[in-house]
Amino acid sequence: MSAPDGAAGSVAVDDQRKDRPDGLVHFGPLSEALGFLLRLAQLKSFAGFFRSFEAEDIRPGELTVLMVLHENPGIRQGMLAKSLSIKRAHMTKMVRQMEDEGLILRRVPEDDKRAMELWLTEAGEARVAVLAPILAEHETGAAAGLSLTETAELKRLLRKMLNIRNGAGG
Amino acid sequence: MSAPDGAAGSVAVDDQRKDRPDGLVHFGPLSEALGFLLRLAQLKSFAGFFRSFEAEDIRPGELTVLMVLHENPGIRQGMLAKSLSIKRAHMTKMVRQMEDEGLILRRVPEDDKRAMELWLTEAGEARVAVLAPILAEHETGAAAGLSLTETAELKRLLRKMLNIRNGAGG
DNA sequence: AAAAAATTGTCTACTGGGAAACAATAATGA
DNA sequence: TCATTATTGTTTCCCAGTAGACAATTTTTT
Repeated sequence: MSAPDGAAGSVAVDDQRKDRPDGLVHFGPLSEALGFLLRLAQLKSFAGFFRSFEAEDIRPGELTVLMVLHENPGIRQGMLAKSLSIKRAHMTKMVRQMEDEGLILRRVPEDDKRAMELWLTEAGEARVAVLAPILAEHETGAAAGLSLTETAELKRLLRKMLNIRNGAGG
Repeated sequence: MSAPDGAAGSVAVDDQRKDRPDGLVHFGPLSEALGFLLRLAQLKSFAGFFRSFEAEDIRPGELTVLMVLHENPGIRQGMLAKSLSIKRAHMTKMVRQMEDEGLILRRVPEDDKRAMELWLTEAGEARVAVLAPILAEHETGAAAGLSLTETAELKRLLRKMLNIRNGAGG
């Protein structure tokens, strides 16, 4: 457990390099680190996302905003940001661009002139109508490397961890 | 299941706003979307990371590089990048900065003059010796909202999904 | 041997996203 | 009422991370 000196280190190293013939990397304690695993899993999952939505030119963030607005019309911009863990500064950019694209409508509520209520336009709803089935199809399958049961369990644990109810009607 | 028209939508909307008294947002189908759940979980997990490592001024990416170099001395820069799903261009910046900080050593191997082998310096090993116990301590607990058993199961599923062996020696 | 193709790290742009300061408004307290 | 404090969205500036082109090498093919 002492800090290795150069000589002893290099010996062990050579042995280990022989054990690493091709692409095999030892993660050590990282393989127990939840954040590390979540980050890699997210990247892998996003790769699958882009595969499924290849034809639609959409990003994960935009899809989530569209879906949440569909489910919560008139939601305040700040609450939308908070619920998606997107910073308000960034949310401003996103929703403004989507407003320019004609997907959402922003309105200052009368009871609070600081705030901004968000609504889907008809074009936005139409976009959701196109995207939602693709998402549903994308999510029916199992995650790569897992069985369907395991995938469901994984999602359940993540929801519990995030305190999210399963609102996907059967 | 048909696309909602404007009028019917706005009625439902008003009802729904009453049902959303404070901070409660309906995620709908998103609550079944693995990528969405993974992203939120990762953000939550990283928040915990920064809490645990508050005193150490380190980022998740730097920690992973240090740990992987500790476990795989002499690994090629490109393989390190690939194993961590970090793009080579970005990995160049990271390792160069860490080289400047005296944490790692980069060397062109004789059998391939394009490549770059990475090693921890003694300072780098010392840094690992400080960080590893903090990481271990950080990972002993359960994820917020989950039991210890559930946390273990979550990690197991993520590792399986990522095809990673558990290399954390008990 | 020579040529073509693939790999490796690096560079230069560019984008997504965050921190911090700000103005406008609302809520709170004296 | 008036002053103070908190909230909401926005702006500006910055940094992590990516895409794509590139030079240097290695590997493969002819």
